[in-house]
Amino acid sequence: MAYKAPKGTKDVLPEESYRWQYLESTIRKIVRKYGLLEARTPCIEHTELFLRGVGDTTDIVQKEMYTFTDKGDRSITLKPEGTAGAVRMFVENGLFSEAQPTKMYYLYCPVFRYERPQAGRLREHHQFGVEVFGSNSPAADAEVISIASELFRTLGCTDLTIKLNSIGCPKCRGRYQQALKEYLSSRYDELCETCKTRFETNPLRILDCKVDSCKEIVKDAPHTMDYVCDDCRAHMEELMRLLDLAGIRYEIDPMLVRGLDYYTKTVFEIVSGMPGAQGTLCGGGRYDGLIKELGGPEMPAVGFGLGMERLLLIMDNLGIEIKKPVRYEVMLIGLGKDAKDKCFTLARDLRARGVSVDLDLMDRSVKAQMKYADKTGALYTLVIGDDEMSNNAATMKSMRGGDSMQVQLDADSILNAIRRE
RNA sequence: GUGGAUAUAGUUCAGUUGGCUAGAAUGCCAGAUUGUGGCUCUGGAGGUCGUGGGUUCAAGUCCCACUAUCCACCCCA
Repeated sequence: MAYKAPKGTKDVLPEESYRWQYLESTIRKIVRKYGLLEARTPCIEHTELFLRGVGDTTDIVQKEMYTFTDKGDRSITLKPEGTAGAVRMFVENGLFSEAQPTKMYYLYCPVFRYERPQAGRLREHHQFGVEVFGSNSPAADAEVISIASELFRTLGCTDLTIKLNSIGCPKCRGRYQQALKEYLSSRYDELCETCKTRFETNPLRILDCKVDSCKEIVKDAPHTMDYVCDDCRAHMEELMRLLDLAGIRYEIDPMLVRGLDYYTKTVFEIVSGMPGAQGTLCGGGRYDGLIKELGGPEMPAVGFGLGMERLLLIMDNLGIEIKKPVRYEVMLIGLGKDAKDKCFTLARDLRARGVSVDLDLMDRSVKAQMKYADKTGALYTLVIGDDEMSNNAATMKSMRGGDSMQVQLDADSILNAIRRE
């Protein structure tokens, strides 16, 4: 055991990669229906992008980023979330002058945060994310939430809750913060230390403090929804109406705020109540100021990020089975040099026809090869020896209890036998 | 950053108040009449007991330190 994967990272082993592939193909089928196109951005970005984009008072930026100086003396950071890079790409490539809205997704996007690992939390994890740029309409919010909702429904994930809130826009948030601070100021001394800091830097975050005493204080705090401006309220109400129309169930959570600074108006989370896993599977919302903040035009946006490892974990806990694909349709077993050569060319011809074929690479006995075929899940085995060579025919045996079949020793005959089943 | 638990074959784990060449199950390899998987039986390979100190006639077992992993908090996906 010379080397270990770095703390908080995880290998996807060959035997389990099909689970990821299932997830990825399911996602691709869904986003295609919404017309989203895939975007891929670098793992590294200039540190400044995240300071501006994510917000320099956030925990992510303050203590969780993998930041280093490269050989050219640039400060570089491994991306701690997907949105900032997507917005940078959008602005840098002038996509804002294309037909709007711009709808895109990313899949298996690596995200790095320096945290203490635990169940459902890694230092490198992967996200599926959706971004819709350019639309102010609550319909965009509804579409984005629909995508996440459809994914969970398709995968069979039950017992998930969509939590929804509005945290207002820059115009009305100040008014709410004022009200919140007034409410909190009388009990300021009872707040935990971090919340005392938050009181100055980001009072909204006090709402989702997990310390019991703070929870108690915050219980009767004013709700954002009671202070947002008419525009924000109308946006929220329309979004709720559209979700109702789409038959998507959600809960309004007045305490829901998010850890990234860029959110405006709509915020949402999709959470699981399952123990032994981190609750939040998916988090997102609207970030109308971010494109401008990062040097683009004034343009609204809405999106979400979804943790793929957590999703797989939840599916595991729910006992959702993902079918393992067939690895080999047929294993060819040859006895003697001529027969082995025949297997070799047959394999070539069968593969040319799209069949997955296995051959012995270990110089093992027929019996051992049969065992191996069984273990690797081959559908059929075909043993070729002297008799078969002279008859130009062999018996193809089903490894799954089906009938054995006589075939000619040519690719088409074998192919027909396999596909007929 | 804080707290708790654990560390013995590839894997999951036993290992008694310290006492002989460290075990099981599973997996892997090979055999059980010469060319046929699954079940059964037999045999084999595989461990410097996380690392480094200490106590002792004797340490997998007791003590200390370090490291790693897991879990929880914080935070987040």
